[in-house]
Amino acid sequence: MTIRVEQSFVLYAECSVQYNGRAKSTLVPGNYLITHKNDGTLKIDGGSLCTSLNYQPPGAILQKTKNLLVSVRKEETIKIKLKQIHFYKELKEWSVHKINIDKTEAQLRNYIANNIKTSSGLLNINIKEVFIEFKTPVGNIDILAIDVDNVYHVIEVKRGKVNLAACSQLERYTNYFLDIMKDVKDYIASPDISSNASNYMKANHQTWVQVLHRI
Amino acid sequence: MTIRVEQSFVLYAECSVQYNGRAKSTLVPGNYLITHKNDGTLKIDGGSLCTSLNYQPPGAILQKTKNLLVSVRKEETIKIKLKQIHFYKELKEWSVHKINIDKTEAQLRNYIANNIKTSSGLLNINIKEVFIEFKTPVGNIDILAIDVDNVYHVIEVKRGKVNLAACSQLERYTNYFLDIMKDVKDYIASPDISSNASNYMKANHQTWVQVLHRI
DNA sequence: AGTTCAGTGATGCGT
DNA sequence: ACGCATCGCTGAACT
Repeated sequence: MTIRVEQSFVLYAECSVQYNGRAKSTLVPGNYLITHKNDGTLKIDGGSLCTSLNYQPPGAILQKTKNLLVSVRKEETIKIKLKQIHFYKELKEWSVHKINIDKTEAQLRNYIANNIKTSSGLLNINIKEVFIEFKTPVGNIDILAIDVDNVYHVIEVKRGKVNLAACSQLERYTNYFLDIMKDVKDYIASPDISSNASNYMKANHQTWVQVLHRI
Repeated sequence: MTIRVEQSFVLYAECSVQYNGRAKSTLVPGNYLITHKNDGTLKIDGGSLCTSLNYQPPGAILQKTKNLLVSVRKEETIKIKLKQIHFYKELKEWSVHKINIDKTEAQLRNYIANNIKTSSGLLNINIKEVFIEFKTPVGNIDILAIDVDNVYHVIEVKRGKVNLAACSQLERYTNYFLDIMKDVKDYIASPDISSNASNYMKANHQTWVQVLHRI
């Protein structure tokens, strides 16, 4: 007899878990915390680390058969074999509010873009046009500033420490403009940068500009 | 009076949350699930979505003062103002087993590297030397295979679908070898590729090779 | 549906 | 401790 489980709950139980889908995993028997939300989300947590051992995102369907919990979503399946239930609690009127986040990359990017034409701006160059999230076939450019001499200033913004991947991302954008015969100068604006990335930028004539999140 | 809280527990409560650290966030009052692990991990979950609204990784210190829970780790602080506790349950003997994952990138990479010298291998070229995780100043190369004519075959392996970032990563490696005057051919091996990435690879003389995870 | 990118990414492994 | 790359990343925004 199989029952569809829709309600939200937490369950602390001795169990073992098998997952199969994009990857494949097994979890040896033990005591784990199982959380289910009524959007289909399922999480299995061990007693350490922040991330769940197994999980199923929203949209999964949970069914119970005897001592077996099975969650299915597209090609991915989680099977939980329950050995002993330590406790079960249904969660009613669980709030679905979102959090409000500050100090995002978008905020930093907008701040830079809004001040770039001023003399105290990032470039201190006579800019005639500014684009945010400028679309190209090789990705969207955070800030594109065109100066009075038609030089294209390509600016990649990062909220944290810059790594090699960010430098390559910037290079992909500048190569695109070079291919279509534009004069380009390329920048990364961030609070910090790794030493490898710093070396790479110098060797490739990229400019790093330090910017801090305003309070 | 402030008490250090070390035990693992789940707590369902009406509360509000403030976070301050690398970023900054607020969560309006509501019913949320609070999970604490004895390694310091703290998670605050809303009634939808897989990822927790707020969290603190292992190493955080949790303290309770009246109706206030405060978790601190380095420069990051979470403050939970408790309005009403719906239930509290301590979790004893919580297992800390790890899961065993299959179909990882490392497995795929090793499989390719081990078979690359055979006639049925990825390249079907006379290879004399194979390096795994070959170190360069611009990152580690998944597989470097050198053939009898001293051509450097640079292979980037991805477990899932290839995107533009992977192409740029590969480009960074090949440019490094070009700079030190080597003959280079560059490949990405993966089960799938995005259309944008496919176009990019063709335009930049990179070769995509489809490989599937063995069962 | 497909693709890209941010993220308090987290986590693990190397130096 | 820092740097780097992977992840079943998740989630969001846009095409």
